[in-house]
Amino acid sequence: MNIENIRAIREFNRSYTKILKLTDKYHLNTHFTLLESRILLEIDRGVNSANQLMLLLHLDKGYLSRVLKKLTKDDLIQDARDSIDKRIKTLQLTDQGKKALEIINQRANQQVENLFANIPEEKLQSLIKDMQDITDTVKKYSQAKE
Amino acid sequence: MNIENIRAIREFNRSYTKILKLTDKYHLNTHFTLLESRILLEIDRGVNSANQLMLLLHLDKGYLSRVLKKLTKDDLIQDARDSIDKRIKTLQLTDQGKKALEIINQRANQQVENLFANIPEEKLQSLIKDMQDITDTVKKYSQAKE
DNA sequence: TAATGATGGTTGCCAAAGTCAACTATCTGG
DNA sequence: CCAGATAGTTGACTTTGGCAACCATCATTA
Repeated sequence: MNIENIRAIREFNRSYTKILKLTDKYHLNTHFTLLESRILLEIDRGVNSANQLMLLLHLDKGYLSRVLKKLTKDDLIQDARDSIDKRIKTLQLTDQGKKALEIINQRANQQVENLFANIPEEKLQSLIKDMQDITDTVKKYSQAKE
Repeated sequence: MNIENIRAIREFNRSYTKILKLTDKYHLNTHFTLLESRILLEIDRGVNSANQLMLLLHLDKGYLSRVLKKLTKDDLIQDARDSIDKRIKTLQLTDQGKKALEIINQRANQQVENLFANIPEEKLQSLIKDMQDITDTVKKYSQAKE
């Protein structure tokens, strides 16, 4: 692949990462880290055991165990033993965890608003179409295993 | 802004982040951390003082000072006092630093190749154009202070 | 059904990464 | 020259994350 193409893509990766502030420590001006946000989000989406989270987020299980312990202590999640397989801890958000996630989502929405809201409607639609095209095409052609 | 637009954009953010594997600790199979790689890259691009790096990468200056010290000890960068303002340390890559950066760049390029190389040339050109359009437009219209 | 091995999760121990505040040296504007 | 401001350093800490040993439970099979 032509070097200029690679350069352009890497430039996009860098700038878009910066735009989203993905490297900042606290996610979206909340007091949650990016990891904690992701965990709350994934539990809300139905991922409901530590082991699933481990695989999904590629985390060390010891570390994950501690992070979950902290979230439990902060009363954001609660766990119970799976009734069939007692090794498994099932996870769910507490009411407070749901509220926390709502805030995270609001902030994420706000971030998108701040970045995109001033763009003329027609242009915006075309950008969104481009975005879908990018991810669809990459997924379609990528050799990356997963 | 319409909720469906926000959803679509957030979906792009999430999936492109995943594509980049930013949630993984990617060292690109080198013995450098992501931060060290970024620092070498930025110095190579002309960022030539600790303070500039601090602002660009949003780092604590104490921490940055130590990372730079380590890179200096490893003979990847060297510093000198600015001749005009003696508070400022100017930074540059050593020959070894340049070699290290070359390896990092090769690996990063390879990562991009793995994701994009199979895409037909014409399609690829259009995606790259879209990428530029996305960042240019966001930068142009965004309210984000910086 | 007892033994064996696999699996989900916890813990202790450690190193690396990152934060914060106090400090030195230098510069800048009055 | 003095009073801030600025660039960078250092000490003392906390947090993040990795690794391996461990416990409890489950699944397989002789």
